[in-house]
Amino acid sequence: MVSARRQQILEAALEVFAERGFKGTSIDAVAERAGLTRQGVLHYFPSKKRLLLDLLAFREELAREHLAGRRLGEDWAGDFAEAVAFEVHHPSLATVQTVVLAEAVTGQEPACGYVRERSRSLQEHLTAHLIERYGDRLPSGLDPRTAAAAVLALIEGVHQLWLVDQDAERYPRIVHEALSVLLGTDSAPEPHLPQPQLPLTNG
Amino acid sequence: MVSARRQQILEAALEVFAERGFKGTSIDAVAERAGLTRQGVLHYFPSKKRLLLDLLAFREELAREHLAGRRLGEDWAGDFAEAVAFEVHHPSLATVQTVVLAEAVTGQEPACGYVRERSRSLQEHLTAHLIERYGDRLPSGLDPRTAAAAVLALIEGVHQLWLVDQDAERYPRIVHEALSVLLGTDSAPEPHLPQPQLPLTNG
DNA sequence: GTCTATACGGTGATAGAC
DNA sequence: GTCTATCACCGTATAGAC
Repeated sequence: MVSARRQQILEAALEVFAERGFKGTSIDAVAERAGLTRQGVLHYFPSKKRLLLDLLAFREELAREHLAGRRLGEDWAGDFAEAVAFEVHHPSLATVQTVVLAEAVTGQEPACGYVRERSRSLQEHLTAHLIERYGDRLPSGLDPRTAAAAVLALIEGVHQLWLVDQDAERYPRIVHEALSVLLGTDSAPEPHLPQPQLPLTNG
Repeated sequence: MVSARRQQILEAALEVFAERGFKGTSIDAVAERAGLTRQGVLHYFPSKKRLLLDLLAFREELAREHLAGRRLGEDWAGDFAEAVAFEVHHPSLATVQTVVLAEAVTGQEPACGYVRERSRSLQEHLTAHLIERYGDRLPSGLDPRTAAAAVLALIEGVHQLWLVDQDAERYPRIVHEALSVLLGTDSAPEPHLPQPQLPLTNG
């Protein structure tokens, strides 16, 4: 499905889009980084717009692959923390997402449709999963729809905080702890246990 | 401090930057919307970069003015919900923030320094205030530094969610409820009042 | 001081010709 | 593929009107 050439171009595009945004990127720049000509890129991706959309799909696929071994939904806080940890080690993925989002809020194609649909879809699915798991009220007291929005907002915001933070490595843990509280799955918030079961590398 | 002319230019710049980003905006476009020439704009703001930085300061000042009547820190969740409610009714403010942030994560000036410093400063101040108020452990069980990062991430993420959401009006309430849980100041997850005390004009 | 009008040098992206 | 024409923009003048 994804030829080596295609993937090579997608990886080059990922870097260039992350560095210079969509508007700021020329197909020539992607071609140069991938080691071929503009015509070569256009052979695989008929337009810059299509290249970006395929790149976003590629990005989601990478993230999904990384979570493939987990049993999603048993430990939401852990799932999202793991996803964030993955992105922390692949800054281009988060950067391109942020860049596309910014172009979406200005109403520009092609990002606009993608971001709106993705946001709506994620909220809807997460809400449904939370209802299935907890009913109409989470252990934290939040209703599932509110919690889903808050969780996604936290994840999106974390993307941007760690991108400009010296110490990006602490964000997976932040996500894990904050989501545990938000959902109410916090097993031990009490001062009696100094050693939580999380892989805290230190404080 | 801010002449009428300056403010007029800033408001025009706010709209144009929000619509087209920093790179995509020409001084001519700002000048045209403000009703003068490029030279007129450059008379007040010696460069495009400076125009953006002053615009960001202007944006913060607007937000601060809007919260001037509150006794900040007594009710953090309410404070932030109010701030979000304000921005929901001024989409250009949130949009320009998002756009600038995206340009910052690609390492581009002038946004980069501003965003990094603002993020660091906000986290530091909020952490200090939380420690002063709650000590080294919030009622939710989170430590103040983690909570501060989570709160700011939630706020940043909410900016972007509501910008692409049909129903932006629900986000102030989401922020209020989610922050109450995150901080542990959740007094009563009451199902009885769908009408918070915020000045939501409604939709 | 607050602008307008005009113009110049420099840049970076784009498009066409060779 | 390189070279060149073109374009849009930034920033910096200058001169002058109110």
